[in-house]
Amino acid sequence: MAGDTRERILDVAERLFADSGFASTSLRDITAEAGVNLAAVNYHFGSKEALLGAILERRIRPMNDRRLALLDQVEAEAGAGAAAVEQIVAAFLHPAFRQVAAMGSHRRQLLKLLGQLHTQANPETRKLFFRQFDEVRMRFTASFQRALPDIDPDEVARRMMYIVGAMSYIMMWGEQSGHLPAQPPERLQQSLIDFASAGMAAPETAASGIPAPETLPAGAAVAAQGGPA
Amino acid sequence: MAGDTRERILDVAERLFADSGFASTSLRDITAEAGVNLAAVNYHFGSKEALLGAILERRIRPMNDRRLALLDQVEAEAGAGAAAVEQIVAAFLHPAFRQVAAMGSHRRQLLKLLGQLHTQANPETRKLFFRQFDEVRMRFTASFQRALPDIDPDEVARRMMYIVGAMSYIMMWGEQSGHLPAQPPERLQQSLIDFASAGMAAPETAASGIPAPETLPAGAAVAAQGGPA
DNA sequence: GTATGATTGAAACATACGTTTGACTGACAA
DNA sequence: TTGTCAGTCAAACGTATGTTTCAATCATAC
Repeated sequence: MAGDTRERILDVAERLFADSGFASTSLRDITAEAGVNLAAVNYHFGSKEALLGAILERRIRPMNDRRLALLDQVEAEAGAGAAAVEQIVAAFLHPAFRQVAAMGSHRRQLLKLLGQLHTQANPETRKLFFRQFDEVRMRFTASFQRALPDIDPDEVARRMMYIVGAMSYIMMWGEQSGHLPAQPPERLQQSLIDFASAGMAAPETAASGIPAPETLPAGAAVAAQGGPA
Repeated sequence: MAGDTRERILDVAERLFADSGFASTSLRDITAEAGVNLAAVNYHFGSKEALLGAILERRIRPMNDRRLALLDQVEAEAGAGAAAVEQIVAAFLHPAFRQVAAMGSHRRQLLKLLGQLHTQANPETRKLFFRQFDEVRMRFTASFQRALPDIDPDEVARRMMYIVGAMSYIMMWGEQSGHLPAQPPERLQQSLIDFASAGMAAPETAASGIPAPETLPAGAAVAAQGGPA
């Protein structure tokens, strides 16, 4: 039962943090469910915040390493030319789906935790892991820009973020929030690849074409400015 | 100074909840910054949880009402035929951008709060507001399905969620996390409309085309399965 | 067998939290 | 003037929190 306590804490804390949030989950919740002593967390990790760091390190680093490795492979196969947009998208999405699938019933937890990183956790923990993801994001953005020389590079960078957002959202809430039928992971992954690839390669528009607020029906215009609901 | 205290609490709480999370923000933080007495929150709202509910009600209900009104308008203009995908996308996105823009320097706060709703807040508060959003999502999904009769309706529903995810992410982190140049809101909105419309109308793929995990370079395969980082 | 170092255990610590209380204030009506 | 009532205030309540302490336990090496 050597590293057993440490691993049990990591597993339970990962699930509870993801389900209830970092601040709302107490060390007593974690240690009780893990069947370990309360002091074990501070003994093995130093603090609650450091426990969160260890959880993230365990899951996210391998996923991002894998993303970069796949991107290397895709670009190597493309040789001197630019890689296909779909291949780049797939290299980015596949490790995430693989990670989520590997976590079995845990599922969304990894990404729920990531989402919480933005608002919870102190700035140091936050910066630490976003620096790591920024490297991934920038390498993929550069690869997309090579594949799409006719699109404004800034626009490509924005679209990269749209893809990140779509992926995060579907993984967090795909099964739960929507009335969507459960899908095998490969099918969901292909669906997102289709969507993201088409969006990334979409032609740019300059004009607006957005319905002006003034053209709203009268009732809606009233409701839209914050009545007592 | 009648409703003044109540409004000041709402304004400050909205910002602090969004910045630091619901659980991490204490009523003492809020009341101190708002310059009101600690007991004022429980007097005016009943509880901390109810304060969160009031904040969400104030912002989200008008935005969703506006979305539905714009969709009505777009569908009315289309008459018997199906509305254009881009028009439906715009009807969904425009109220959100408008809301965010109207909040001036607050910006992302509304959507940060929404993101937190998923993990923070008790189930009642959560259900209350997701029921409301579900109506919006289902009406837009139905409209998209009419506009895209050749695409599997479930696939359209999934793509609707991708759009929600892309929108949420860019609004939360567009200026901050990315190295993107600051954009005027209309330009960012048009960018997202381009992306979302193309993704929504993308042709479906059945085959896989995803690089198999086994084809990874050796070093990456090792790193991918959770070494000590 | 015994010393050693890592781990676990029960209990306590100090603090921060959401909420409640009860006195007090000021405006307005009778 | 008196009574009423919504609103504010300082203070306290009970509880839950992360962390620390120090004795007990365990495996291992001598």
